[in-house]
Amino acid sequence: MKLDDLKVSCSSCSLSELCLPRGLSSAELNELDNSIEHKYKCERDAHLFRSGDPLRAIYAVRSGSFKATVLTGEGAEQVVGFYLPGELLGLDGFAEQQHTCNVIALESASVCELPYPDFESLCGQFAGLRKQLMHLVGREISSGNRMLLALGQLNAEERLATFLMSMSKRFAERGFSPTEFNLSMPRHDLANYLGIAVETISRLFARLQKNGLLEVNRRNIRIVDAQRLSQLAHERCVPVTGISP
Amino acid sequence: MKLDDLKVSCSSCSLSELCLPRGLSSAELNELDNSIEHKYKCERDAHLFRSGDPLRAIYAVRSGSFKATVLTGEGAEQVVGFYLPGELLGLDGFAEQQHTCNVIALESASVCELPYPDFESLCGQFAGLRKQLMHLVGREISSGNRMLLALGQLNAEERLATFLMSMSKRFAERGFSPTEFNLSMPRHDLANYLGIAVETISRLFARLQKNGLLEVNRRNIRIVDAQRLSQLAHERCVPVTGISP
DNA sequence: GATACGTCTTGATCTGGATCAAGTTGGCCC
DNA sequence: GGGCCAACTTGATCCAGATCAAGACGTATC
Repeated sequence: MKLDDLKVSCSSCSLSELCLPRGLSSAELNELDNSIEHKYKCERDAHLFRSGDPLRAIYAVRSGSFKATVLTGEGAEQVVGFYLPGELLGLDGFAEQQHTCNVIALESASVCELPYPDFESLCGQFAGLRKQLMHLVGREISSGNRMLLALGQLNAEERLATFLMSMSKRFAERGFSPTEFNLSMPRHDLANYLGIAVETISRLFARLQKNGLLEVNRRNIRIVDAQRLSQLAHERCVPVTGISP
Repeated sequence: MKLDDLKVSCSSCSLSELCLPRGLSSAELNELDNSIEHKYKCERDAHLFRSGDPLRAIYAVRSGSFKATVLTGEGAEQVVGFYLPGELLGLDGFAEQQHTCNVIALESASVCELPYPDFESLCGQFAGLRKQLMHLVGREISSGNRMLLALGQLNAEERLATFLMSMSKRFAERGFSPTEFNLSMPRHDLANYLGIAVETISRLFARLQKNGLLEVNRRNIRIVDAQRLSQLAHERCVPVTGISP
């Protein structure tokens, strides 16, 4: 992870409608801009922070993508979320002022950094910021619950369909095609996240392709029959947005 | 659910060190007390709120216990958390100003109600309250992640051991015995929460008892060998606190 | 104290997906 | 181009825990 002393600006950021600045007045936005001083760049596999690190700042993904993981006592890894541009990282650290998960770049990525003390004082001053924070925090909690639902109630195929529909929606929100996209994570991380073996993921992709729901080429996914895919995912009630730190 | 017009007071509440009032100045505490107007009582199986209900208030468990559930499109239920006195309910509603899970009393229970508008304005005024809120929110997120870890990485026996150690800790924090307690949820809910069949739960209890780790009599649990139980649970890194709405 | 119903336990069988074991494929370096 | 390695796929086998099927226990009702 290396420091880029680039000045970043929320006011002119294309992600502002997804991120912390949403709904802020221009006065609030200016203050926020003053506090966000740096942009960090992470290479693939670099840690943004680790479980146990003190909570120094919260981060917003600016480009690229990240995974969040938790480790068992034996060192086995569980992926607990994937993060796309505009999503917030570090909220887990609010509990004890230190992080409880590891956040790792899946590809070259960059984040905006908002030092925690600044963040705390801005929250005291601006109701709009508090509101948007609460919105994002609530999403984090709700999305964790949807993931528990998926792991507890859905079979392997339904989980994968749910995941793909959720990615589709998130890409669409960011202005990308909802029907064709590249996954930034290897099968290994995807399988781990969904609680499924890598081999099973591979077989499921093959089956969904054979049945005409998808076209899969390595990490490139094209959704051919969104209708049937969303049926598989039990849409309308169980969209896993995949947020979660 | 019926309304008791009982005046409640955080200042004199024995749970204040676990709950929202923790760390507040006496001025802050007074303001908080002014806003918490009612105590709701819930009978067993009554809903405190349902998924889709507007976020009217947040709640603190005062007595008894609750489960939080999420439903699939088909109406299958997933239990996503159990709540004991001093724990906060309703945080999931921050995302869209409406609840995303159902909260149901497991036994006769009561909650303190803090209307959301009051809550929002108090957060603007008092840094101490914001801090404690963030603490509780962070716990919710972290505990959700620990649950994902348990579901993804642990086998049935390890999950049950993890759950029991976590309950033991939570009872201890509330001044009850960490080695003997009564579970307030039926096997059905416990099994669902842990992603295990009821029959398997029953067999696991029998096995843990045979091996001298536990004594189990229906919902009464006595931990006989906490050492070995915590080994099973891979303690030190994976304590599921079980919070989560 | 008999009847009944919900909750829990125990036993027998079955299966979705894990695991084990080879292959492919693609990208990268020299 | 060829060699190498990581990422992925495909096939064969296995097993933890689900499911199916009775029973046992507890509590409530009359």
